[in-house]
Amino acid sequence: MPKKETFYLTTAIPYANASPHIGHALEALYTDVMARYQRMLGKDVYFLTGTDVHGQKMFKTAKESNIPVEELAAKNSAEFENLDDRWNITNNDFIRTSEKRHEDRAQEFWKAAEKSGDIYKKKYSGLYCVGCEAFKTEKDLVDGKCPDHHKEPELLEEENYFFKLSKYQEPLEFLFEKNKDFVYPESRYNEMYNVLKSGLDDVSISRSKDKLPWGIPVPGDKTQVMYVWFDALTNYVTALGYGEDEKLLKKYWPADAHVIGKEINRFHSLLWPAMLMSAGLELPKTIAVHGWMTVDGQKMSKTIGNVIDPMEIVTKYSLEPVRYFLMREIPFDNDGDYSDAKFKERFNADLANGLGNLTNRVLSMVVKYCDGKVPQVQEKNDELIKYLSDEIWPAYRKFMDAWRFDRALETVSKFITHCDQMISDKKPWTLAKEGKMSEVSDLLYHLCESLRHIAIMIYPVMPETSEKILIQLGLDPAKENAKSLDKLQTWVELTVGNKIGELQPLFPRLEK
RNA sequence: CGCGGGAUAGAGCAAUUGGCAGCUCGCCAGGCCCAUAACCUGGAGGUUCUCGGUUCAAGUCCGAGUCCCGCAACCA
Repeated sequence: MPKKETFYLTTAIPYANASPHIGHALEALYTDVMARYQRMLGKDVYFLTGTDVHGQKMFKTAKESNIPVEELAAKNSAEFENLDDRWNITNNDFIRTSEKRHEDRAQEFWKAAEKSGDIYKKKYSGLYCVGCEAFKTEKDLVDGKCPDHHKEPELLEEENYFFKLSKYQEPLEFLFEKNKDFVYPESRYNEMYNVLKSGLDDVSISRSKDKLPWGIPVPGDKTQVMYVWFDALTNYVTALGYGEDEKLLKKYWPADAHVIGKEINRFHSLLWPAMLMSAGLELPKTIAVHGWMTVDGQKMSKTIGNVIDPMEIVTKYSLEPVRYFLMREIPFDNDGDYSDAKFKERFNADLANGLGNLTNRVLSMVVKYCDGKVPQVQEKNDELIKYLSDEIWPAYRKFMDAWRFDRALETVSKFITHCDQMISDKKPWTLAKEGKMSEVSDLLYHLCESLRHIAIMIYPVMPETSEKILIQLGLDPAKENAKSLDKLQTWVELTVGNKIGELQPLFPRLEK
């Protein structure tokens, strides 16, 4: 038996400075949908997520709330883990950067880069704002003062370690020229390629420990800790055992996709590959950059007070419709908007009137006209089969492969409409009155089989709804899920005579 | 003149190499009675941001301008 193809994908590790908001859930969700889809394709998927807990802001927040920073890190990370559970995210591992396994291995990574001659010490002088506890550039200042603290920063000199990013200018250019898919979508690729072409400077990758005691110690230098990005990025390999027990690393690395938000594209598309080259590791295949969510057309912010709590929203509307809405409405390669009105509109149109109603409509007729059993088929409807196999499935898979889950779901809606049209067209209730029962059976068989296809297609986004539909069709979801997509998408998989499960509306309409 | 994306029906989006401007929601009118007042059919609604150019033909190509937005080392 050939070895299963692997697929390793990650989310960014969110900075656990505060509670998760819906943006974090969105990223986990995009990644989860891809993970589930890849599993359906029969691949051996490994899905990593976690939290980034080091750095100035965490340290400051802990100090302000008067709790040990380790405790804050653990507490906030637990919230992110709860979020993943609640949202039915199928990650295989959850890494926190303050775990020993990560700290040890991140230090190994540092040593590897050092061994390549890419780390050197340099005096750095800059304008330091005591209020921010950070260096500022001239551009950050307003009238020579820090805009947040209205104080003039002081000129401070500090000796830090630097990473020779500039050394990788050419290899990175080569990478971008050779691999146009390295950053997806294209607009983000172009953005980064332009930054790259304008020339890369070496970057500071450590901070003095006096200023920041909360971080991973630089190997061999007790006075310095690693800069958060150098620390955080390595999580993608430390979680696989880099530098210690590399069984998973050998199996799954390089990553097939790092799923990230647009704001951290530079780190992933430029710094990270350079770091990997330095450490002698292979490069990830794709950096998949998603957009942001706005709420009622506005950027989410605490000041405006429109931040959506991902735990609250799934309590209010239940999980699967929320997963559906986000995947249908927020295109991966762009920003998308959330509003209660839009949610209800989508819910009623696509889920209640579309999917839910069709399921109920078909199965009620099976109960009414066919004794509640999947009927015998006399004559196959080649037109429908052709439509499904030549148009719907190829479109669906093309969109899923390209992270365009919105378009994939649109394709499903199109097929649902097609089924509704078929019912209106053939009028099974009239056929039944005329006693043409074999025609009724043929039609209902095809509709049941169509429902099965729909259930398969929605699985990555709405796994529980998918199972409910399969159960109502009298199928065993566990058995179905064990099959590969190539098998599942072929026609005529239903067992004739299968007793259909108990009918229950999937998505009762929402009021206004 | 830092780099890049965009402006299309009330809203959100589509339009392979230029070739009758489409889809979803909403709205209006019919139909149907299997279904969750659901579903199906038809209709109204557009100076495709502005001005100029190329062409038999421009949403699409070229030039100028207006307005939004993204990126520019730590907001998913």
